[in-house]
Amino acid sequence: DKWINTRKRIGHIPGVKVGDKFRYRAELAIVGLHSQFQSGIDYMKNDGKTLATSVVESGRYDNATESPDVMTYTGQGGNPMVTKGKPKDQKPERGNLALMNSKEARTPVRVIRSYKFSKESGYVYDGLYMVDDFWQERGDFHKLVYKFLLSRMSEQPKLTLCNS
Amino acid sequence: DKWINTRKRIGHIPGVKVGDKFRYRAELAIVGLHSQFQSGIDYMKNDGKTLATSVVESGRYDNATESPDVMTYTGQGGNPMVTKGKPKDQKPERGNLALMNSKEARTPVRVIRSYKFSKESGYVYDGLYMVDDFWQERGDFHKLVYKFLLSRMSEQPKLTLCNS
DNA sequence: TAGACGTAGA
DNA sequence: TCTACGTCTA
Repeated sequence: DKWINTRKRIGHIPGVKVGDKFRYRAELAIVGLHSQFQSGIDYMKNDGKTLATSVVESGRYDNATESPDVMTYTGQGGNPMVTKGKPKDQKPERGNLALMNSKEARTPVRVIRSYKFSKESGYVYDGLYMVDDFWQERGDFHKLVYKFLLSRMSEQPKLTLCNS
Repeated sequence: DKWINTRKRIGHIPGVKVGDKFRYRAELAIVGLHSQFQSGIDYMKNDGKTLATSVVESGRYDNATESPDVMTYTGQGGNPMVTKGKPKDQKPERGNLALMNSKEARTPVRVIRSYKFSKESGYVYDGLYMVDDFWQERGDFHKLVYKFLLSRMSEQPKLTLCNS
């Protein structure tokens, strides 16, 4: 029935290294990096609560990246550019709630970034990040959006352009 | 660059028989039956004009099927259930224009139908149809929509449920 | 059933 | 840049 038989998990995926590249979101799901086809935040249940497992940063939102190891990730919901309908305040549910729980539980979150270089585009596994903080802001549509401060865990290879 | 290297064409696709089944829209594109991922009407340029090559009937619109060999296909555009935005009148452009040209030129159009049987679902190649007529109606949103009358060409195998 | 940072072609 | 009868998970 379900074509993805990988169990969700926190942390690295066995066999997937930082810097591994993928062409399609579907491939991320197949290898178990991120099992949501469109949603940017994936999560799992753990002792009744949810915990975020991974986020995809595709550049469609204004996720500031102050330094290479810190990024501000925008929560989900209420954006009429993504879902049909009117702008709404984001709520502490689904992916947003899961990221909050990940901060509380101090569990790492996989970050996958979309990339584009010349005519090649796809997604790169950027490694594990911790949720250090979150807050609410007024977004482009004057509605409340969540912002999550993610910091890259140390001891991980840096991602840079290099010759294949 | 383009991952589909099949050239568009009018009529049957070599190697694809009436009744052949496919799971995903992407597969229709790969074999050359219908190279649009989401759009229901595919077309090609021919001597400056466009001609429809194929349509997909997925049941999301109210395409009446009076008899097994006749169907009324709804044009594209202006439907807020499909595209974000407000309801609009459909215009004689893109797929709609191509179907009009196909009537004028008397060229056949491939019809692919979505099907669902028990837990199995996908798309079936239903064969070639001619565009016999078209007109405008007021649709669900009180906007003008095009309707195309398609009739199945004779000498094609009937599609019925059977044991595999 | 609704929500979601998709994709490719015009 | 925009449209489009997708497709998945919750």
